[in-house]
Amino acid sequence: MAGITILDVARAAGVSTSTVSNLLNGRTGRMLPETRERVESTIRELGYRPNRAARQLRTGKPQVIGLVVPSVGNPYWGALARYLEAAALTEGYHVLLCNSERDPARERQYVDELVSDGIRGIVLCSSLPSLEHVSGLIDDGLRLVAFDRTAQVDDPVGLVNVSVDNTVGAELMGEHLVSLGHRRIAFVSGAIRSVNRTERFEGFLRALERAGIARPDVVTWPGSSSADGTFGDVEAAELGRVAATELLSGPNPPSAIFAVNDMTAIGVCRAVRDAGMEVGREVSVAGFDDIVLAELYSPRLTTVRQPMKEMAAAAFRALHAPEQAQPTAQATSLLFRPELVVRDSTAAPVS
Amino acid sequence: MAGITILDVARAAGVSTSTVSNLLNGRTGRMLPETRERVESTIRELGYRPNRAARQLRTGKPQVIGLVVPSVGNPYWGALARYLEAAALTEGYHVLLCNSERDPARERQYVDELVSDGIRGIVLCSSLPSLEHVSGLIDDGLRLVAFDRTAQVDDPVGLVNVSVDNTVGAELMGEHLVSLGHRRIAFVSGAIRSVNRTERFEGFLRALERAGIARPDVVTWPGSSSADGTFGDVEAAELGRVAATELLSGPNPPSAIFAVNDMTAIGVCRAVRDAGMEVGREVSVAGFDDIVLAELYSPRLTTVRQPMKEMAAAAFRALHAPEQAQPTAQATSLLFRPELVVRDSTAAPVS
DNA sequence: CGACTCCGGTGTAACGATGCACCGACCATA
DNA sequence: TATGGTCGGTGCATCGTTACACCGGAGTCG
Repeated sequence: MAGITILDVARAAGVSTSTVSNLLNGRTGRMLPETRERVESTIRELGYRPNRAARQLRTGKPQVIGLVVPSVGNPYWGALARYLEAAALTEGYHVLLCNSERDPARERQYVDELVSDGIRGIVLCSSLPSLEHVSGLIDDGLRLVAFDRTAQVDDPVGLVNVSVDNTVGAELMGEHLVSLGHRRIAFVSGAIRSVNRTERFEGFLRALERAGIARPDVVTWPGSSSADGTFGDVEAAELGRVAATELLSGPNPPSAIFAVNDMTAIGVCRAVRDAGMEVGREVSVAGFDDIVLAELYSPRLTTVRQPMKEMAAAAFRALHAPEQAQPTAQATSLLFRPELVVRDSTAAPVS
Repeated sequence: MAGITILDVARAAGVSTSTVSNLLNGRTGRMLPETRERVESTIRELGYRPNRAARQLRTGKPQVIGLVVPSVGNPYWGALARYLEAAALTEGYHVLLCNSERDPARERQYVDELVSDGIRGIVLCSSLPSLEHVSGLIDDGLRLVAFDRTAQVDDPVGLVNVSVDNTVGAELMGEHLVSLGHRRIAFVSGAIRSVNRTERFEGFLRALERAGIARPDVVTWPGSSSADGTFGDVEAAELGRVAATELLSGPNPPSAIFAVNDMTAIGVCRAVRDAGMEVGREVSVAGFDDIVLAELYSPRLTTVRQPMKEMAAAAFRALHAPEQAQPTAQATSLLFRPELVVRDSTAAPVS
């Protein structure tokens, strides 16, 4: 089965394997149009499909890209995986899935493994702040896209970052809450170690400053980095719950809470309800990411949408684009415009 | 980079490539222990990793399994993908991800493509009731696991089905609702076309019959099979919402609603709330699957858990297990025991 | 007319790993 | 001393594709 080789095609079409190969690889200028058509129809009739292994062995470049995510069990990464695979498919590429479980060692091992399997393009969703350890691989020709991460000064040359503009997104949300009339707004996050958390926090602060509001409550939580077999999602939600409980029982509780992501926001919602209040009335809650859950949750969550489909497509393009003459000396950053999605979890404060 | 070949190892260790290859493939009995150790340490020192493409070209068997799911954007499939990848990793296998988007044509195309790429093991999460179209491939040696599906009479020989015991799970839930005191219980589902929906419905009915309760309300919905770019999840939730709205506004509304899966249950919850009632008080709502959302939702959803991790591991084992002498003439079915998870969305009916 | 240049191809040596078919040395047996 | 059997390896053809090197014939130019 599936045993039709390029030789079978060549024989059936009365040409050499070289000609078939040339056609397959777009070097079509070297043959008569009629020859070309004859070969093409032979390929179709025989149902020939090139053998990827042989092709890779020869060229060293498999038609596969790697995707390293913390866990596809998390709907955010699941969505990325889905759209990235769709984008890859349009060019005949496949996606190899790797779950790092947020373990830096595993993450590194996956990348090494993929590289030594000959894979030349990887989308890496790293939990590591620094990507220095891959700069050697990039120098050796690996195409590396860091997803959900913006460029840093010490980024390896050649690295492409794909991310939503966290600062703008958080600003949008800050403005939204302010425009509803909120004046005491808290920001809830796990430890602000990662780049995008920092950016979200800063964007948020900027919006408040512009509105002449004093520095808001900020609750961050150390957050255990345990990978205990859960997706980490439940953990994020729990963090939101604990933080919000503390805030609401404090002396001067906020009328709105902006969580660093949707999972945390969901935890916040639970705390609000546990405190006997209604989300979207007594307390407004906002998230970030717009994962599927956000629309399904009750109340439907006001959040900031990341254009996942476009971001995934861009990530693939960056991997697949033809080699460019030395790219900008600095690492590239592809920033996408976030979109405010107002649903039911935010409203004007009760006066 | 990564340019170390088996020849480099052989030269450095002072043996032939055959000996290295023998060692690599477990034919260790053919050499002196000291030779073996020398080669092993050389491999380690040089950081040699066998080239998968070359190995596959020679053996025809890549160290890769294929996973075809409707969409990894759906947390249920995301969880499967995660655990399957973890299981595969333990044996050095990688997972190639394919999203069929519930399109039968795409599903078929993916399988054909994987097969002609030489892949010998596929986990298929088909939306098709019949799997006849793959029986030819199975006869040709493809290992095929159908996930979330129980054996059918016309299944191709050699097919392995992995699924939770839907009947038992639904029975468990039926008993739970009855034991709480519910007497009018509705079952909400999309069109009961698929096998597991039928089984869930039957298990549910059985529990009610045993309790001497008359045939409950059943609401099914045709359900558009559109793949409009959503994950289908939102659609499932919407279905639950519409169905529950109708039930609750009817003449003799149920005190409990059992939805065919968690997504639908979430839609039901929304309808209940929209009707001005509280889930877990006026109306009990139950789901099936225990996706991450179930625990995060508000109220936390009572549901039936599928032991995903074990099921994924079993699926991989079925693909990877050594060829057995002609397996049972009939297709195999691996049924897993579901577990009732009682949370906050179900309670005794208000009297 | 001889030297060039295109055109439309073809021949073939790799790519790296595998595993069957060998092979020489040594030992036991008859 | 001939025969045969292990042991501990090695030699090499092979998998399907690619792309560089080459080639014969026709046309062009001076």
